[in-house]
Amino acid sequence: MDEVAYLMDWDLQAIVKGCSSSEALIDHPYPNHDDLLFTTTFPEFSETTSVLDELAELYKPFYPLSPPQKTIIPEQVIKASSSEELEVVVQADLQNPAISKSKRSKKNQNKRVVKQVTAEGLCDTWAWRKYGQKPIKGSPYPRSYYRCSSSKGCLARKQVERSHLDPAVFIVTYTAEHSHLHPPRTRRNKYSLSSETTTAQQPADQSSNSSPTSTTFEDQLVSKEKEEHVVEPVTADHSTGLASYDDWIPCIEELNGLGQEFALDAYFMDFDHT
DNA sequence: CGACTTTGACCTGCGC
DNA sequence: GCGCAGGTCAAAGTCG
Repeated sequence: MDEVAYLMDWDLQAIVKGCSSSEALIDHPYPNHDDLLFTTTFPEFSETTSVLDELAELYKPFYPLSPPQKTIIPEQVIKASSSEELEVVVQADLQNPAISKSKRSKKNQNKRVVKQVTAEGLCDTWAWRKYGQKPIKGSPYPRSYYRCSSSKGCLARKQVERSHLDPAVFIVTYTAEHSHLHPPRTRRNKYSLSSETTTAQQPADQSSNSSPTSTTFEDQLVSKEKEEHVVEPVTADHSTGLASYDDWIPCIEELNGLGQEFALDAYFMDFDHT
């Protein structure tokens, strides 16, 4: 079971890595940018209703009583800025007496932002360092844990988990906020794009047989990444520490410099390693 | 050599 | 109190 999940260890990391330095769609844990880029690019990801359900399941503990019944909770904001990306801001429910202690998850003391994104949505310009990975019960995909490596004191964390309902969708949970402005990219980050984009996530059940996405998903990602390479820079809000246009320029240059071939080569190299 | 990933072990909270 | 599951630590290995 879990062994199967580990068979695709590489996939989550790969995607997150691949994007962390350039495709800053999510540059800040609490952005409000439009995500039109991918609605046009990946119309197939319009089926987020099932994922919505999944998110609802994931965050049942945060609901006061029962599953979402169209009731807006003050501490909770659900944004569906597009058909592909969903953002759920979960504030600590510490002041809400309706929620018993047992209803609170262990570590929801901090504000959490849950985003549901496609592979591209995993990209952001913060420097993330992976510090753990765990198989999650009930999900064939492991969850990866990242912390901000841009600043030593930064408490920002990020969890990346693939939706088991829609393998093309990733559930990214941001915890805490960055204690610094937009990070200077590290050496590793600078080059990570190619390596990140080199690997694609596969469903855990790939090991034995044909899951719906096992054979084609990497191809999809590769093609997506090709598209990413021509994606236009996203303007950002300096006041919130989001990526600035200037930040984008070198990213694109790197993209051009590294080229798609490299990404593809590395992709297949990684694939061979597995 | 520094930054990063990997991964088993450990810690902690929760349910029974 | 015990066991499970999620989250984190840290040593070892990798990469540029």
